[in-house]
Amino acid sequence: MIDALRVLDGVMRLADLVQRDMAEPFAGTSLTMSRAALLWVLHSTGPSTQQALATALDVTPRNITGLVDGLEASGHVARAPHPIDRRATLVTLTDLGSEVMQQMVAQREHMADDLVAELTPAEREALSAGLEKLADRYETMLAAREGKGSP
Amino acid sequence: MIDALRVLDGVMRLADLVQRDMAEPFAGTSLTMSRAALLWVLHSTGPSTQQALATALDVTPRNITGLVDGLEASGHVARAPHPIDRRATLVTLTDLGSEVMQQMVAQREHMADDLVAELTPAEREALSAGLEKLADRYETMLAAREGKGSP
DNA sequence: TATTGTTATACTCTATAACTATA
DNA sequence: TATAGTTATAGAGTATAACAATA
Repeated sequence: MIDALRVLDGVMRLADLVQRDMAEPFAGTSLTMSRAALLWVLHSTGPSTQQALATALDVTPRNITGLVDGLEASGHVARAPHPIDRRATLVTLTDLGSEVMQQMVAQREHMADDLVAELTPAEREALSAGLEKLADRYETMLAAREGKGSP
Repeated sequence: MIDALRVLDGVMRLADLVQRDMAEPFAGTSLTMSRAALLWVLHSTGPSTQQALATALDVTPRNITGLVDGLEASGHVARAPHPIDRRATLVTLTDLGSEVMQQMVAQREHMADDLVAELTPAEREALSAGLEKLADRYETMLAAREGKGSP
């Protein structure tokens, strides 16, 4: 099944490129990939408790404390008291944080256009569908493994 | 260009899955992703100097020192004197290291088969070709950015 | 003089465990 | 009693800079 390995190689190579692509833009900035991921969640879902962030990013609450500390120091987010639960804190994007996120969204769109610039509409359609199928299958496999590995 | 974003989303999602897929199997082991990546280079290219490893993995020589220290302690690799250059050390896979790599290769093949199990040969072909095109394009974009960003 | 690997130092991400304040 | 966040502690990955041995 040489076919299969060729597909997997393509996926791996692409995954590697994506990773390097996402790490680079922040070089020199105070933004790291983990912190940018947190900003992305805030941008997508709005002000969130640290618990919610921990769940969304699949890390421990302690880890969120550190990330929010960093982002607060750099002025990208602010901590506010939760309106009804005095144990919790609401993390919100500051103006700077919102600006940065808008830039990231724009850059992402630009990147997406660039990426498929040389593909015909039919090719894009086929690729989109194929990627989706592959990701669905992959997700199923990972879920099955988790259920088996650590029940 | 909603098309473009759909393709990029598929790529991102897949990249994320790959990352989680690669991180999980080592949980509980002394093998981490970075160390496994080093083993992979050794398996692919044979005994290497630490300089060569640093270049292959795109990290600093200092970083390699740490990774090799860990892998030496866990018995996966061994340091040997370089036959002609007495400054350098040759890092080689031990028997244990080779065994682990053979398991990883087998597991990877199995995974690849699973991943494309529900695709027709034509779909596989289309997907392989599309992924390759996308990765090539991506690589070109990253190279262009590097040339412009930090000359 | 240039290269190979190491020690020294520092920062980020990550985790577990114990603790405080609130529900 | 359970939950939200923090302090304490620890390990891995990563980087820069200075240094020793060798080329």
